[in-house]
Amino acid sequence: MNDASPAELLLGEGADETFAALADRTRRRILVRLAEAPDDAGAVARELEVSRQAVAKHLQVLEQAGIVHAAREARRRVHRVDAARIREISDLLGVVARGWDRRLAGIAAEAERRQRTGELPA
Amino acid sequence: MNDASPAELLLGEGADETFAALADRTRRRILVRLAEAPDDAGAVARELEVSRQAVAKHLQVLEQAGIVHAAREARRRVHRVDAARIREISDLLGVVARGWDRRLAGIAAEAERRQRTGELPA
DNA sequence: CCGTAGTGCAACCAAAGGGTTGCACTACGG
DNA sequence: CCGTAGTGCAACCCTTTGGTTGCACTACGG
Repeated sequence: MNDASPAELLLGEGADETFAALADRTRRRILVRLAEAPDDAGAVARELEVSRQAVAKHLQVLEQAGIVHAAREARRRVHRVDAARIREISDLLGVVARGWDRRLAGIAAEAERRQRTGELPA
Repeated sequence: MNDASPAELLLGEGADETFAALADRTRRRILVRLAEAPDDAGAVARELEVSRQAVAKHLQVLEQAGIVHAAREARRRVHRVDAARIREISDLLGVVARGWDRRLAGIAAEAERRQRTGELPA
């Protein structure tokens, strides 16, 4: 599905938002909590013992990165994790790793060739 | 290989270092550059147009997270990307996504059951 | 044996970011 | 129709951190 280069994947448009969103521990705690059950900011805040506003900010970041989505229900905003998005990120890194595996394999082969021929590295 | 729960994987010991390391754009640029060819801090710095010290700091972070490794060669410290580690992170997120997929499937099934029976959600 | 190209450490700066409190607004539900 | 439980801003604080400059140290290589 995704045949872009590692460089593009890691440096491309949304990469910053994505990785930054995952970088914060509290944000990941919120993620875990929402995975157990979708809920509104206040409820999450009470359970994690952080202020409602802090949670709201984090949810904004996660939403911006497409990792959670919110839907109004009466006067609440209910947030749910987008598991597909998580899988997407996983795949992205998979591509990166595979790309580098190939490159490293090439380098190893080259080194081995030099070993045999006695040629000196650059 | 890895059957830990999503929560453990995202909140466990090394998670902070790992995700934080990947969160910075300059750090990812360094990663891409090192994937092209292992090199010392100075060389990378010149190419990316950042100070050598800045690169050194970033390399320290990446090393701490186990994403790059350094080896002395003469008076240089040559850094190389650990592709296996990247793959590990990818797998980790894969487990998280799968775990949540299962859970979400369960929730969906439950919702659908309630639809059929006309039962009200909690 | 000296210049040079690498390293490591430290101080410092400015921006970003995670957290808080406070307040005004909205809409159910008794 | 009022209390209450949710929301959305905004201001503010403090710590983190990405970046810089500066300097002392080390070890090749002509």
